[in-house]
Amino acid sequence: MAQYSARLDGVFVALADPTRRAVVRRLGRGPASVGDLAREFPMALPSFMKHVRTLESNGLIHTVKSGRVRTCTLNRERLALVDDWLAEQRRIWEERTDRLEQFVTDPEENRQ
Amino acid sequence: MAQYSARLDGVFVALADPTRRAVVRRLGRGPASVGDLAREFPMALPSFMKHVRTLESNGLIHTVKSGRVRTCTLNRERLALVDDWLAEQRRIWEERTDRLEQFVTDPEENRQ
DNA sequence: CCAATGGTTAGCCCTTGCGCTAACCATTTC
DNA sequence: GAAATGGTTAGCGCAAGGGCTAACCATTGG
Repeated sequence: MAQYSARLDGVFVALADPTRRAVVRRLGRGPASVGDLAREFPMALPSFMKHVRTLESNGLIHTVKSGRVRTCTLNRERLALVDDWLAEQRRIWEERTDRLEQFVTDPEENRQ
Repeated sequence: MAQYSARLDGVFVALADPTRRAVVRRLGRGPASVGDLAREFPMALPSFMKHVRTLESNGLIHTVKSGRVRTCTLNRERLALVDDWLAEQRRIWEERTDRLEQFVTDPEENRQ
């Protein structure tokens, strides 16, 4: 559970940057090398690498180096944590809606 | 579109902090005053207020002050932007899966 | 009308985040 | 084996983020 929220936190932090979201988006189409990815962004390579590292350390992507090129792959499972969070959120407010409906239907049971 | 991504960015930034996510969660059960909300978190009120302001300026919540108490309400629509983003992400990689399947089924059409 | 309550403003501290350059490997390629 | 290519390391600058205290309204309750 502490595990869960630490991970969730990492995921949200990682996604809070537009560059990183764009990378995730791009990797949705399939794996790519750091260089190929970097070319699409207006920043120096070391700066871009930091984003890659952030994504990796938060589990959103996975990278492997073979020879001199590092290839990045999306990790869809991690992204699913966001789905889960949203689902829970929805669950919470649906419960609330239910209570409200109950109240309208049968106010006696809700006194006090 | 620029509007969209600016908003999306704000939403993710707002959700990148555990305190703020907890507030969103809490407000899912219904509106609450700043004071009531703050009581649940181990920080001074002014610090907490900043989070409230961040949530508000990014459109995730809506607040109204009546008398001396400010009441916060969740804005579910804004949260739906995350849903949309995830949906698009899914769309992208399903397209990819389709292409891969196509390739396996009928490699001739995919040469070069 | 005085005190308590609920927020707000101002300003400070410290850490983190994101960008940069310069220099440096380590593989390929010719 | 020298040059080009693809990443990596180190270190710096600056702005923003998240926390704090102190002091200050403004409403409300006795």
